Amino acid sequence: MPRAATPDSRIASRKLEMILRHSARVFAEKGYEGASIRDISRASGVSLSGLYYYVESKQKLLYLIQIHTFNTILSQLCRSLEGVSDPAARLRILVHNHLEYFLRHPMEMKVLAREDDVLAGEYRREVAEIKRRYYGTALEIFEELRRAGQARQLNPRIAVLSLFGMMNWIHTWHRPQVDPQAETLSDVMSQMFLHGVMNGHRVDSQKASRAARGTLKVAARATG
Amino acid sequence: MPRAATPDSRIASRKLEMILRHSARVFAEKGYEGASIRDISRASGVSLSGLYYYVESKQKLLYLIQIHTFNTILSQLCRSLEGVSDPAARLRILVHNHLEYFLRHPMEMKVLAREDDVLAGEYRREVAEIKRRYYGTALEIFEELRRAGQARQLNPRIAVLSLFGMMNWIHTWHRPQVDPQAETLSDVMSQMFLHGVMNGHRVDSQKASRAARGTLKVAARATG
DNA sequence: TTGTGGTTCGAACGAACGTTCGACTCAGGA
DNA sequence: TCCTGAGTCGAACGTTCGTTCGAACCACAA
Repeated sequence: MPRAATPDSRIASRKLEMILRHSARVFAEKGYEGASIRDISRASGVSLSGLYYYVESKQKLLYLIQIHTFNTILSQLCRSLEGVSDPAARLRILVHNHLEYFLRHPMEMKVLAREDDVLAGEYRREVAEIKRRYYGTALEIFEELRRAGQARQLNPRIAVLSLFGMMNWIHTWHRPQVDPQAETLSDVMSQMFLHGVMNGHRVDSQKASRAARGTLKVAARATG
Repeated sequence: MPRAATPDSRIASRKLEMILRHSARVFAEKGYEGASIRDISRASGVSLSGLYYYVESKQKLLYLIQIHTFNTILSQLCRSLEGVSDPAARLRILVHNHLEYFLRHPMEMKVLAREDDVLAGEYRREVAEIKRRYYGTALEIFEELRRAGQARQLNPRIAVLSLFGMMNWIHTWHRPQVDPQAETLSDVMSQMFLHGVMNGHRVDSQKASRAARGTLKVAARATG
């Protein structure tokens, strides 16, 4: 057996990575329940029983995809937020980070958005935990916005979950050939949200935009 | 055979309605592919083969649920919009109508939101068609908003689909015991959207809110 | 009483499901 | 040369899937 891909260890095997990529595509196309292990076998070119050498069950396949995707997004976000204190800029970074990953890995994101309550037991708990951390980060940024006087006195839970709704719904309609890319999309959604939650106050769009983009460039340089 | 429930005829049989209700619940709980006809049989108390007396296939079950739900929402919306000309008020009506139905029929809405690309062939085409009409209505309202100078010059497609994202994502997080009801929720989301898309202009919230609520009351009286 | 037609269901169909098992290959160390 | 163990797979396991079929049931007209 290759080293097991436990949540806190890197995915060791190149072949496992390849299997996960193909699995994500198949899950995205047919849904978790609609996809069969045989579909994944066909798509990845690995035999039916060969798959079980790398992953112990269909559920674990989904779990690995979800955990790996969330971990990547969350750690990228934390890196991009470092050193940025302006709340509006931090929000823009969150939105940009989310949509950037979203559009670069549409299959994984579709699986994340749709297969929300398929997992059971320990798998479910672990994915829920990291998702909760991601949500918590967004909630903090909203609270900062409010303390800075750039947000109305409205239910933070609703505001933040509405923002996630805007972003996560994209997988149902975005066509790369027709619709704007992550840059434009995150600009529009950030502005909609910031204007949407502000109270008469004028959000300094340009300043926040400049700050966010500057930091994103730094982050991009840092990660290659 | 009972009268077939073709798209333009009312659902004739009480028992068919009952089967559709239970089916929606089972589909919502386990997903379309994850749910078996046997699950629906157990939930509805109708024998396995008994179900096929009323509905010719599992796909048609999903189709009937989706068509019926969309038809209801869309016709309710058209009725509520009659006689209201203020764009902001019309938008509030759309949001309120959507969320009101959403929270009153959480199972059906979850099925609508999740099982978007399961259907095939003619079923798929018909559901896509009515969905397109619903989307078109929202798009028109947004264009009215813009002509009235209450919306910035931004991509209407993105704006409207973001609004649907906010609304449709609710099924993943709303807990009736904890979260606000349709009234509050639609107020918050309407305001977020209106402030989000407006351009410096101040949306006359009170006026629009009053207008929308007044019309909704009239519509409520009309439908009982 | 004998049909008749709408309604119901137990039992089965073949296909597909997730998973397992044992055999095979093959590079590398003894 | 033989042995070992990671990697691979064909063939099968038992179960569940969507769907069908024919027999029953029942209220009512003839």
